[in-house]
Amino acid sequence: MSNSKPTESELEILQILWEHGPVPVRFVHEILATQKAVGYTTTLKLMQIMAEKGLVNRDTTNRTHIYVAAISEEQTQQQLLDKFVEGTFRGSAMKLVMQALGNNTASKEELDQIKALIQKIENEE
Amino acid sequence: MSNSKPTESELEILQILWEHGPVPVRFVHEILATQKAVGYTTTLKLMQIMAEKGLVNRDTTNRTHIYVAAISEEQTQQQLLDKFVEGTFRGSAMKLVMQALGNNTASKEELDQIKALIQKIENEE
DNA sequence: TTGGATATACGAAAGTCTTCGTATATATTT
DNA sequence: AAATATATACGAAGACTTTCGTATATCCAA
Repeated sequence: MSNSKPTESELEILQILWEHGPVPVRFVHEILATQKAVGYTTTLKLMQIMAEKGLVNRDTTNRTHIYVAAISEEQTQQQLLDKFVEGTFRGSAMKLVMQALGNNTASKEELDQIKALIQKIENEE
Repeated sequence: MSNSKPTESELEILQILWEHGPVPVRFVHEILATQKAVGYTTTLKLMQIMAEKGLVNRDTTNRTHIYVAAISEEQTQQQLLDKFVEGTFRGSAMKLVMQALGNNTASKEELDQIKALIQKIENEE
């Protein structure tokens, strides 16, 4: 389990790796390039650094290296969420939830999901 | 309204300013120093930079300058929240809510609050 | 009134992140 | 086989953040 927190750019790359599984640098870069102007070697360098940090693994058997995320999306989200709640909402996850709920259009299905989750939490006590 | 996003260190200082209103650098520093090892001039410099950026305002009438946050806590939280949801949860605020709810001990009162909020949202449609 | 404590200003070093040019090796195409 | 395309490696510049030492001014107490 990696402990290092991904930077913003690294997170963008992780998102792509999480969604598309093991892929070459070129693949990641082409998606990234649709989101922002960036050179190929920039993407490459970032991914090399991520490999050093242990954020990704790579298969260097062939000339074209294949990269895959080394940390799970859920684990990373939870880790970043904890830090974010601490830093921005002074540790109050509920304050965050209230703000997120209040300022975003939630569909009926999503609200039902949340109600169900609350139900479940209440029953567990 | 300031547009620049506070860095992590700047956010720590803003937290203190939000909680304690207009205070001198020394005051901020002493709270900060309980949280991490940091020199006085470091805190001072940061707050000076924040003044330049427009994140804080200061009264320089007297020798001891008095600082106050120039951006509201709510506005900043919302701004950071939006960015965070986008970057970490690919724009799905509901996914974030679910994860925050699922992994933190919420009191009965807090859950009631959330239920009330959901109720309110449902009635508005 | 003089020495010590405390204030801001300033500059610059150190760390991190991001970016990309260039070198070199390997594959592919003509 | 030669020219072209494409891959990784490497180094380093530029931007931003964080840190603190030093200079200078002001206040306060003995």
